[in-house]
Amino acid sequence: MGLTPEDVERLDSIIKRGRPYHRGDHLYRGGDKFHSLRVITSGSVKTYSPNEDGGEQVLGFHLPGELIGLDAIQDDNHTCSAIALETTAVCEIPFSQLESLSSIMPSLQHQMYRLLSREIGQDTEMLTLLGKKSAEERLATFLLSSSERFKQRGFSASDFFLSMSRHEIGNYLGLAVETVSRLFTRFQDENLLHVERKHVQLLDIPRLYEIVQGADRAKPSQSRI
Amino acid sequence: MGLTPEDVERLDSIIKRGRPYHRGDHLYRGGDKFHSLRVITSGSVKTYSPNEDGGEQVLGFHLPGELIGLDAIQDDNHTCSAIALETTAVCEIPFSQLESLSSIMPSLQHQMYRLLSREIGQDTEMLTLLGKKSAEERLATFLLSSSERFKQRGFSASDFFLSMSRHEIGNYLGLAVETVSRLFTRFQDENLLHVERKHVQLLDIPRLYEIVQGADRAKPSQSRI
DNA sequence: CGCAGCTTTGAACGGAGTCAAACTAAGTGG
DNA sequence: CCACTTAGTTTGACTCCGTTCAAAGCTGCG
Repeated sequence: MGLTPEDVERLDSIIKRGRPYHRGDHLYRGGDKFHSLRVITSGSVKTYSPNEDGGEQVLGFHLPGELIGLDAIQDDNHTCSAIALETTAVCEIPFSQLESLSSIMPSLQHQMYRLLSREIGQDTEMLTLLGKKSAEERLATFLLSSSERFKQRGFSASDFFLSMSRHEIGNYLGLAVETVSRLFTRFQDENLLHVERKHVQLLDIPRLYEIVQGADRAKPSQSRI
Repeated sequence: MGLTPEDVERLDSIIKRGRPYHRGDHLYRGGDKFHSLRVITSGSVKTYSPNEDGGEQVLGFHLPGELIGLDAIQDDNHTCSAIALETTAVCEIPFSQLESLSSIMPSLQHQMYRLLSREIGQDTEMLTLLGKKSAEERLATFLLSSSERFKQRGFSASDFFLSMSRHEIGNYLGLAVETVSRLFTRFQDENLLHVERKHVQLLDIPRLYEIVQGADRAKPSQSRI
């Protein structure tokens, strides 16, 4: 990430290996005092913000290598909750130490700014998804984004297991469970993918990308004249 | 913001007063090279991300005192565009200088982290709005959020001018123009507010807060038993 | 004055939600 | 090991909120 080996060593010295979590365990809850950022090392995590009336908004699903808790720096309290979707291991990075370190390591400070900025960029992409896209486009986007993230981690881009439920996918995408279920069925009927419970195999990734870009909306394809 | 007077002075020394912008002028466009964060000093600004097919997603409306451009730190390029909604003045803060300064001023670094984190928090609130709320709740949220922000700046919380069009409000809230227009009319009929073009007067703020919290959804009011 | 761009209003449509029920899987405890 | 419970998924039928289409009113500006 643009850090020298000795920089990495210093960073490594403040990282603590946390205990493993089991499915359903909370890493933290909204309102908890914030002290550490966490990096997922294995497993997967769902972040969500519980809203007054018992319901919740799923904010994201997080895979190994991803950093969570950035939203809590704001006022030293977690604003959302994080829960393990399966057996999950994490590393904790005490934020006050990270902060001290970053003020004597400009390269680390730079990385932190970039990381925070990237999170903002991802959120705004999600805003476009929820503000403008159809159910079909949302699920296709979700599947391809999952695919890319698995690929990035050395797993298959076209054959993977989703650790979250249909309900959680729906919540995340701003859709009802039933809609998600129906779309999986439809996509399968159209030979875009094969799905059996949590096991997904993408069969026509190019076509999925077309769907994401809103094909079938105006023109069948964007043939430039 | 937790900075000493001399800290502020040093910060002030790197800030540049930019030229004023007129309605419709771009402060920057998606893809532009990033060099400065900007603070609105007067007027108002719309940020939006132009998507492939000509359409756009409005990401936010920004009032005096607010900082924009945080999303561009990520890779030194602006990911979205910013356009003046009226005659607007801004200050520019060259980011590389800010970064240098923050690495010798821990208090400034801390503020930067908080600022970035706050932006993330605001985005996730918006995700909940777009993912779960009805049209009614969205507009009420928008109006109260505007109200609070005006109040914070010393203006009236119940009587203000919205510098953006109905179309832009709709786009921001994930609604069609017609829906926004109809809702303004309905809110007025219900004596929640008085509206005449861009001039809005909130007449029943408590009731608007009830709407935001999803009143009329399950129970008429959340009377705890 | 006249045009162009907003805004409002009406009517009809449709996508996704809701309701309801059947069908799994996966536990759980006797 | 199997009856029973519980949670998640799928499917169908129906409803409704918000969109879309269409048209008329406004407003402001050259």
